[in-house]
Amino acid sequence: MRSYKHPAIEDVRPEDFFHALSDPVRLEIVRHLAREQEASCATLDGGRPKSSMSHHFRVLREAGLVYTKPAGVTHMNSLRREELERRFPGLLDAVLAAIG
Amino acid sequence: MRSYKHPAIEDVRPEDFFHALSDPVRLEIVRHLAREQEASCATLDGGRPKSSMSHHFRVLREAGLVYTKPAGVTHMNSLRREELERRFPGLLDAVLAAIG
DNA sequence: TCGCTTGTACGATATTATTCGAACAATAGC
DNA sequence: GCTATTGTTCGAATAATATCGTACAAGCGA
Repeated sequence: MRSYKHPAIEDVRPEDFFHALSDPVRLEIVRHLAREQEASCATLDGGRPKSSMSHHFRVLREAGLVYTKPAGVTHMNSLRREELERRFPGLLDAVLAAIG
Repeated sequence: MRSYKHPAIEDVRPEDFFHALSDPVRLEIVRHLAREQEASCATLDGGRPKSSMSHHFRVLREAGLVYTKPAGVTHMNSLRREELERRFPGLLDAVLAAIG
């Protein structure tokens, strides 16, 4: 599994950010990560196949929302809170409040 | 032209809101409406065909972002600022700041 | 009423997303 | 090295969106 290509936060376009949030499955992931700080991919599937989850995590990564780092055999995911706050001040907090 | 079906603000789902913001053309519209208070559809086409613009305005309307009222032969559009503030506190402001 | 303007509705096409199975890669532990 | 675990990647099918031409509806003014 190895390392991922996370975009530089400055390169994240607003439309990509919003697109990442336009799917209920991904909102669920973001909601979970907001509470739990970090989580592996497997703990977040709602019975969905691995390949589907992998897809959603990729979208979130490429939109700059989620940082994924290898941790042994699993992958730990977390929100890029500080960086997003720099890039879009107040936005992530408002999003998290909106999605509960 | 006549009246439109705007959703009740309580019925607007976050994913619909974000999906509406996931397109560059619609972001342009929102940006413009943030500055100008209100505008007709025609003043916002960037040379794009009317039917394309109509589609985008519809998406924005159905996501609860834009209110459209007939004004003679044209349609005046405006952001549903107060209502959105009630529904998603702080979100629209953060979005407008993010998209410049 | 006729003509002009603004935007919607419909329909077709093209592009993009989502979903998921199956095969593969990387790591940990034995 | 072998095996089990965790995700990724690929490919294909399906679904959802975007784009735009054409036809239509509604209001305004002469």
